[in-house]
Amino acid sequence: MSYDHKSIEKKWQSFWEDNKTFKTDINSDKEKFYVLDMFPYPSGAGLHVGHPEGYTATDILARMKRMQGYEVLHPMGWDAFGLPAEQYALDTGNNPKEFTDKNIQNFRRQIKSLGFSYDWDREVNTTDPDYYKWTQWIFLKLYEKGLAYIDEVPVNWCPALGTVLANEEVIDGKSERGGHPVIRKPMKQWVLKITEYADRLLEDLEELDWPESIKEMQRNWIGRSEGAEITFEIDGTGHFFKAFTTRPDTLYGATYAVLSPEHPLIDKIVADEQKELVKKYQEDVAAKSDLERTDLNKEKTGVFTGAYAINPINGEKMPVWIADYVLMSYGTGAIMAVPAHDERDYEFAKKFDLPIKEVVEGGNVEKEAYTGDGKHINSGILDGLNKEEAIDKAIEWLEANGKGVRKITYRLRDWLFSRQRYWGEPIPIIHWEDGTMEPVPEEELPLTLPETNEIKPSGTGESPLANIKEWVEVTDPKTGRKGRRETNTMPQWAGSCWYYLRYIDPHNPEQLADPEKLKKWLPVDVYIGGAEHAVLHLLYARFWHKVLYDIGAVPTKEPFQKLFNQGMILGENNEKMSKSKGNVVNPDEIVESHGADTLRLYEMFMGPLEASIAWSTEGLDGAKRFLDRVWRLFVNEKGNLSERIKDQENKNLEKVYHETVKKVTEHFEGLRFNTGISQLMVFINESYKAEYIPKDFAEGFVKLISPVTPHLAEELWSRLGHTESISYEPWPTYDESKLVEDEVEIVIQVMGKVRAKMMVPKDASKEELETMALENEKIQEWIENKTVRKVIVVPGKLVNIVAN
RNA sequence: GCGGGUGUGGCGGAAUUGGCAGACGCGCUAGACUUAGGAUCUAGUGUCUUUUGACGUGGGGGUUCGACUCCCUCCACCCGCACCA
Repeated sequence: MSYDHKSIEKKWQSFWEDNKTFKTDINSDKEKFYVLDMFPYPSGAGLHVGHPEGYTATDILARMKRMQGYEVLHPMGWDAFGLPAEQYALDTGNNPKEFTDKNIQNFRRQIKSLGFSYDWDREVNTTDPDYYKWTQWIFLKLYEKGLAYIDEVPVNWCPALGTVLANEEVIDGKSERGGHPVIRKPMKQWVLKITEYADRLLEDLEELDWPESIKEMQRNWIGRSEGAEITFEIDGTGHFFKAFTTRPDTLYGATYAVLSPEHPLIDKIVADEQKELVKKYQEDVAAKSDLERTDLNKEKTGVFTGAYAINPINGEKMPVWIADYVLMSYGTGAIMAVPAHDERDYEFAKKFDLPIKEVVEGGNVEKEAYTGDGKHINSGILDGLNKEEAIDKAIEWLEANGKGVRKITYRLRDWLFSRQRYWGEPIPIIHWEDGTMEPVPEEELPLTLPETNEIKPSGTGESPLANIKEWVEVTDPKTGRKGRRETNTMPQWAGSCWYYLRYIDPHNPEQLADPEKLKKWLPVDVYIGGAEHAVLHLLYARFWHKVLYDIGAVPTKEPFQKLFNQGMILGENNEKMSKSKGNVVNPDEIVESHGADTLRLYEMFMGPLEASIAWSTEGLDGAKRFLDRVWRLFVNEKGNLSERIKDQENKNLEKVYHETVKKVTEHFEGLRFNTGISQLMVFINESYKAEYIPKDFAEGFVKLISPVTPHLAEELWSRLGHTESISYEPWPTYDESKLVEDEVEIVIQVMGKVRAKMMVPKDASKEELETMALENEKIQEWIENKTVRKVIVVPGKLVNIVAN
């Protein structure tokens, strides 16, 4: 007989909801534990089986920690701004809010059907004005600190649609919707100065308990490099440009210079006879997409400008070229080229027949660039030095002679923060007719999105908000001067940058959150989510957190102490689940057919949490079968508590029980749910072999499995005669002394191969073990006619006899 | 190309500081119960071999009494970045 998951799961979900079982007492005296999920974007497609994987993992921790006496904060909410709702609105003329709310309802229903122990009174929604009031407030703080500024940045402009498109809406240079041409057009954009925090974002990674791979990705993304910025004069013009290099030691080997095709200096220095060529090249490059400029472009291209730069250290003339292998967006958009010691410059020099001058010994510059260390030659004051010394000396010389400075450059760029969209947080800024701009006063926040059924492209590249005159046009009540509201909205990242703070104090009308509460509850103890957010979300959230730390709004330097990335659940064919491949598993159907507990158990048992593993219907059936097996052990055919459970000790189960408590506790703690669950299975297998099960052990087992399969556990707990929820029952403890038996089996090896086993007292000495092993009958056969050279004894484990 | 990671039965995966490789589950085989079984229970299940035994953790080499585990080298796959000066 199998248990009826449908009625049981429904029953306990109502019980938890009615009793507010999982309400967090934010002022509790208990020790806190904050376990957080990456909150979802509530898409129209509904929940995916990938969602419950991370959610189950955090739920297990939350439930176990509650039973271990912690006050647990385990919240859920919605990252609900975003492109799909805007597109839906453009298509149907409906307000995206309705669409979003409907999706949220569906997500909430699905999540609740899985039995997660969220405190639903703390639900946050990034599109709620009471929430985005504080997103806007944080923006104003960034603005006040000079960390938000306006810059001209090229965007994907689609003239036919009259709108700006996100990168993912552009396919092969055409708009995804309609296939219209898309061009790059510079527009005024808000940008956040994340680069100012680059060093701290880098350094503080050290103290975080995050996967090394994610830290490494963030380090690479920030891309700090040390070197020098060198000033070059253009011969005979009085113009200068600066070039960043990590190898100032190779300055004597710089034989030409390259400017990015977008470099502003080009027009001023280009020689008349080269003007046409240069212009043509610039136009060609501008027409190329980013992809063409990087991925597909293996062959180096470039054009000589006709101008010469002076190498400051030896006064030699270096031809100035322009080439698209130099990017305007990195460093200064200009380089000194040292073909002998840089692969890119080498390739370029070979192609255009530019001189290659060796200044570091150790390679063969006839064949390839040498980037390694070595003794400097042909380098005047640097001769004889190795790389590191030469770098220092070169910088000293540059600084002393006013030709350059020590400099650190980052790959990280400032964060483009504007979106030309309706469905996002309005940026609370007013542009006045006199050309000045001012923030919306704090007391006027939230600056709400105007309700409208007319979400249409503005046609100018501004967001659809530009169409709504009553909203956009403002008059200063004091002075009567007129102005326009900022029509750009914030990107989806904004709301997710700080939601973990709002959960701590979700209804506070006065503050983002009460500092006292933040002090108790930060940082997040465990944060689990997909690796797709390894860089952007996690870096942006860390940036905002640090800014908030600097203004005293939060008490910690970092938001997320421990981070874990769950893997992906693949389709049964081992491919990523997708509608087009038809391999998507819908959690609703599984909850219906197998139950939420089975789904939770299966997803945790599939393999390590971080691994990407294919879905298996047979594996799912196996999980259900195990739960049936548990049920039958506890409940008899008539539906009563089984006779096998007795109020009586059973020595035979003692060891396995204590072992199970230990292993399950440790493995769950370490997020190794698959191995924890396997131990629960071992216990059930042993219990089936036993004549009867002591009630203590039965209850302990139900507690141990309860974080994974809470509905089943609550039901068994009540059938064991309890009237309270199992959720706050004390977590089982184990007795170390019960783990070791008086007699242990040890292995006897001859030449490292297992030849016999024997039972010995657990505290047998080395000498005793050696004697016993040598006397063993089987061993005697093996060492017959051989000389025993050495005997290695590991007490409690093995004896290895070396004989030949 | 650079950086990070992973390679263990038919499959998903276990294995503490170097100490019985393959826990647990799936699948499969045989049997029991049954009108029936895709339910349940019992036994078996790395490969080769008649037994004894030999071999076996991507390939090759090394350190060690002993290596999935440590070192060298090669291969394959996955993820991230990708002309970052």
